[in-house]
Amino acid sequence: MGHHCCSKQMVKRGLWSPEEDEKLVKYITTHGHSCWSAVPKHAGLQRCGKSCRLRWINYLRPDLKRGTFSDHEERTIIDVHRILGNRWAQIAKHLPGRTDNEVKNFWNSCIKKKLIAQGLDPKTHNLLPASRSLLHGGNGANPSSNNPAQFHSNGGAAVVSVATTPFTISSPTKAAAYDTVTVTPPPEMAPTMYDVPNPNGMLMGHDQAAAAAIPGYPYHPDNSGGVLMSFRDQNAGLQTSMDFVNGSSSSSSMDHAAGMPNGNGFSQGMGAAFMDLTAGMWTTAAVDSAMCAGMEVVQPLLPQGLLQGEVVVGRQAVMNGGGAVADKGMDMMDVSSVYGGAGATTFDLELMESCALFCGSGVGGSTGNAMEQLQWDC
DNA sequence: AACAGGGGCAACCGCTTGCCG
DNA sequence: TCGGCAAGCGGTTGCCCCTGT
Repeated sequence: MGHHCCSKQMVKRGLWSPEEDEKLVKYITTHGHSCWSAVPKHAGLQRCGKSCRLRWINYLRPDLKRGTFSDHEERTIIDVHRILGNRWAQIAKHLPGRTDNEVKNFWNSCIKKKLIAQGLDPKTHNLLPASRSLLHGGNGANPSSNNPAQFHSNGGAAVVSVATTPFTISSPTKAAAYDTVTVTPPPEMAPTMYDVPNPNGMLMGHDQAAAAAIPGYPYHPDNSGGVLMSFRDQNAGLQTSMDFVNGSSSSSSMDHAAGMPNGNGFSQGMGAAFMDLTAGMWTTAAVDSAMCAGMEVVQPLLPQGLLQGEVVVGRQAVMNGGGAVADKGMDMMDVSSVYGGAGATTFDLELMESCALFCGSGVGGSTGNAMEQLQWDC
């Protein structure tokens, strides 16, 4: 059955011959492809326009990289897939020279198997039931010890790491309603640990004096006791800090992502959403759910005293302060591996912005499903 | 050397989306 | 507003090649 665009034509199917490739390349480079349905006719090919388009996009385009995927590309795919799911075209946009088809094939033939071998569900990036039972088989006192959930993509090999990531954004791709766990923060989660220098490139601060003492920390003089959060993009050598009290951000890679409504990259709406969200996360104060519609924050206490916050965008607007993370089938994005550090990927701030923008829209009274919007906007 | 099985990848199929008259 | 068309996109198929027996 041919395509509707060429159903009346006798078209060839199957693999392309070098002669056909040559004809197509010659025509496209000379005339372009303003109308694919007209291309085969003008190029002298017995193919349908759709087939020509596919051949050009997936194989003949001069800007294609081809060849095996690098470790860096693999990490990028895993990171972005964790957020977007099987949206291959979107993922491919983060990999210059790669096509969605190529990414999809690489995922299905390689990455998926690696994740499964590591005990992770390739769809959700969560632990597979078998691994989960192993993980939770003990007393569960130390959530990060030998825990595959702390997997950081690193050259395609699983790294069971000590949790150095202070901040994780989680996105339940197609999660149904899930429970939330509200636990009173333990006394040890005092402001003394609010300043978290992260060797992986991310820093969150609360106490400005301590934050200012950290070399290179983007101390904000107006950040009076508020939460200041810094992203370092070591690939681009850029840095962005966000002052959640003032709902602003400063400098760097935020600015050169397209479509941002203000010069600082983050919109005011987003800043407000994050401000309250983060304030709730750090202070465990009650937060008006309408401010962060569909967002949930949980924060496990990491062994070395770091505080890991998880922003979970889900159906219900619940702010949780403290306690262990309950695995409810959520996808998790390790921001540190995204925004900097040895495992940094090209997955840039644009993704987070687009996610965060929605959070801002929630502030404005959006009634849409937060998670859906998060995903779709990405 | 021959064969079977599996993996990888190019191409196809069909649904969705966007544009235009 | 609606319908037609083209392009975009993700899932699936099928061929080719490699490897193990």
